[in-house]
Amino acid sequence: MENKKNIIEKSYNASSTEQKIYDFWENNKFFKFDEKSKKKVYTIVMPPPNITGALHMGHALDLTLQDLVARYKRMTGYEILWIPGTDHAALSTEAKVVEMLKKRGVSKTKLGYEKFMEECLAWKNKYGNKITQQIRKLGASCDWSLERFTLDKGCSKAVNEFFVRLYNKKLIYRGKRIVNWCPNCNTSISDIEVDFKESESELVYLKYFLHNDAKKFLVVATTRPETIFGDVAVAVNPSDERYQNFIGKEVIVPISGHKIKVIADEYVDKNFGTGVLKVTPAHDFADFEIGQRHNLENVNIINKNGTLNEKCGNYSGLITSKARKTIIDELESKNLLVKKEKIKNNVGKCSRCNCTIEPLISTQWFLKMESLAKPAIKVVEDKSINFVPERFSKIYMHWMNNIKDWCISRQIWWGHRIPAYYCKDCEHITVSPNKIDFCEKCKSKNIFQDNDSLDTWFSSALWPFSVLGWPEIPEKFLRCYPTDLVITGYDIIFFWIARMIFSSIELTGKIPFKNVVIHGLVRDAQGRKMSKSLGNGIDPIEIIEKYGVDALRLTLVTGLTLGNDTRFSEKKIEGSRNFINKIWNAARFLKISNENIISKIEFENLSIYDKWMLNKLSNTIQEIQKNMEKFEFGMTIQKIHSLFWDDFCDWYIEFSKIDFKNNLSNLNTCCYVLCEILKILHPFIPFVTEKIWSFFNNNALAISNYPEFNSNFNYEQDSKCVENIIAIIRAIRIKRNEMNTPHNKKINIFISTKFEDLITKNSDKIKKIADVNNIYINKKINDDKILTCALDFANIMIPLQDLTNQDELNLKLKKELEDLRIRIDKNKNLLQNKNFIEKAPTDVVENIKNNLNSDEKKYSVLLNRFNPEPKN
RNA sequence: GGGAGCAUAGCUCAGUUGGUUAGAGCGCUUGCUUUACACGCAAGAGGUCACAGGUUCGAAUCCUGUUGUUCCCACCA
Repeated sequence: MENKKNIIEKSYNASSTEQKIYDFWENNKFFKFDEKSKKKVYTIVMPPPNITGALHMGHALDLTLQDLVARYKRMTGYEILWIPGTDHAALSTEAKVVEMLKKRGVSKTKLGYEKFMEECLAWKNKYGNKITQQIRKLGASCDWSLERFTLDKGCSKAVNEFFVRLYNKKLIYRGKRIVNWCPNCNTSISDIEVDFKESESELVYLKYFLHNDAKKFLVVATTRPETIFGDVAVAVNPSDERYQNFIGKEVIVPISGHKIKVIADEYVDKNFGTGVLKVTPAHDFADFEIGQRHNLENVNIINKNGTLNEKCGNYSGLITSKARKTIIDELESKNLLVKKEKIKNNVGKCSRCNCTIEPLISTQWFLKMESLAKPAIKVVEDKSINFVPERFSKIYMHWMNNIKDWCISRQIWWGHRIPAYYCKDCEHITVSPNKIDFCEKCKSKNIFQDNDSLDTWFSSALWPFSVLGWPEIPEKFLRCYPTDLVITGYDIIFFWIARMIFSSIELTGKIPFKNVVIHGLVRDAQGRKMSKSLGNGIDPIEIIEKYGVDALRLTLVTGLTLGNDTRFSEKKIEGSRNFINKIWNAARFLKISNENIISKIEFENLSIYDKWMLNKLSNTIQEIQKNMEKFEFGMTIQKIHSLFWDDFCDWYIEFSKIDFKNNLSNLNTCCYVLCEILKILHPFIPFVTEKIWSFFNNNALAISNYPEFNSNFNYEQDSKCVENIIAIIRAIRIKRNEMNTPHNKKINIFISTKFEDLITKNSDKIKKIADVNNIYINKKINDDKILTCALDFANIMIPLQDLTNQDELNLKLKKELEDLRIRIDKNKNLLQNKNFIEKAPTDVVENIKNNLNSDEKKYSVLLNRFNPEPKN
């Protein structure tokens, strides 16, 4: 016995096993994409994680789901192309590197462009490696020989090509426009990188005196009085009767003293404040548009570091928030302030650093969206691209329909440098995919490249096809594009999914992927977002070290519904650990029962229990394959859980135990079923299933094929017999429990039934599992104190001398009878309803009839409880 | 202001096209160390499926409204 125990250790040690198994897979090229393979290809786009930090729970979920599909598809006969990679994360990485340099006492500008880029590259090598190791730890079955980076040569080539083509089509343009400026990051950012947060602001009412009429003034309400130096007009609604006389006249801006016109514009809301709006086109998006409509000048008064500039007199050099306070004081002292009131409004914050955004005029590169959006809308509308869950297509559509031009240039170094070259002699701009040293127009060599770089999402947008070699069109691209699947969180639909779609259509003429599977965020036990500031983040790597990655994966998928947020907690992972432990122990039990066990079915030797199990197995496989095809992972795991735990362990193994030792055929069938279960679990928990698999397959790793529905296992008749046996055992157990009969007290039972043969043949199982001493079938019972349990095919009677406690019994019986009565009446009514009989499907009606029948039988049996003569 | 989701057992959530007696995990109660597993086994308590209408033979499921709640988009100075 001691020796046998050593065959499989008493419990599974994940941490010592997982690394070895992954190495084995990788070394044996299990995940390698075979270009020559004749199989159908299934391509998954891996969202490249940022190199800025470590993988978090969101990545763990994301990669788990992808790997699940990859492994499932691989097992069902596809050639999988799943290319891993990392993202250079332009702004985030640059900020981290700047911070790191700062600690060393070095500044970015002092270091210079070349050296700084080297520092960034060193960062990438260090943290990028860490991340790819972590992706391996999660078990991702991607092809590492194809690993990419968004800033590598191929991606850069794609980016330049993209830029040049769209520039030539005039879809990329350079312009002086109002943009979101982050004074802290010192760069422009795009609209979706601004988060609006509600905050309490002060709305101040200022007097703008009429020029040439010192008695009259307009009152303007503003939350940003410090921008008055940039005022170029005052606007009222054209239909506002209060201000008709002012339109066209000039007013004097307080403190600044410059004169501006009163204009009329529909945009102005008569009901807000005083209905008079100061127009500052250089520092407000709405004002900018008013300015465009009225041909107003843009007066920039804020520096890029967030201070007021030289146009602001005494206030120049002050940071805007400070200037605001000071200027209110001055206005108050000069009696130019009418009143102040507190209001709640939304203030734009930089999504990366949370600093208040200063809208300001700046020369930037933009991508014109209108013509790109149209086909991108169409492909989702006509379902060429399929969102799962479907509702996210609405969100996508709404965004695409209201899209504005995308500001793509960033005033940072780490990223794809904009491939535009300015001629100092003729001012011509040459845009070229390759580095050039003379102006294409005047041939002057006096040129310089644009210092800015591109938004990090500009390269991510090309990821699905740039990793396939685009702009070249290699065989791989032709075969694998469009890809089949991308899985990601709903938080990056706009940043990434949307941009991949329009970029791909524009450049390749194809959609980038057929399916977009959207998952939610992983939250903590209380449902809060995991965040650094809250300190509630759970490191997936720590969890893996403690419980193993299989337990982590299983926890993330259990109960998952796509598109919804999930919660992660230590408690939940314990459930997964228990499940894995249970599988381990079931396998161990089979193996120590007989070392020669193999996965094999001897059809001629199958018992009804074997057939029942095989039937269940086959039905479940059929169901879960449908679930897997629809990406219903939570549902799949729930069904496998129930098959394994309830059917296989609690019933099938228990039935089998009785003659395990001398029935290898039965044991082998157990092994077969377990191995099939291992296969369907493998995509979810690849490591432990692989390990257990090896015990039954000559220590060889590699679960390779997915089981299929097997019509040979369609044993409905025999299954029904086993269901009946189970029903008898359950009934006995219930009564035993009701009477508080301890496990070691064996009882005698009497059964009256027409299935005498079945029960006789299987009495050993019933006796063993229900702790029964003797079973008397269709025998007269000479005791009037009897506990009766009525099934639709048998009445079970237990002499009360075997049990204890009588009073409770009557109460329970009464309740049981009442419940039965209610059901019987309900079903009787239903069957009398003509409409129901006519309109309901026949099988539903049949079921109701059967139920009514057996309920009525049960009812009469229970009523005659103390008159329990067998009535056959 | 516009849009979307959610509301089911004490907690976290499933419930796939409407169809028998609405499920799971955790927690709780009772009894068990019975030839894998106490990370286990057996049994049990606990739900007017948010509310009000409607469609239907039949509604947790479909429709309308109400309330509560979460999120996304817009950004009224």
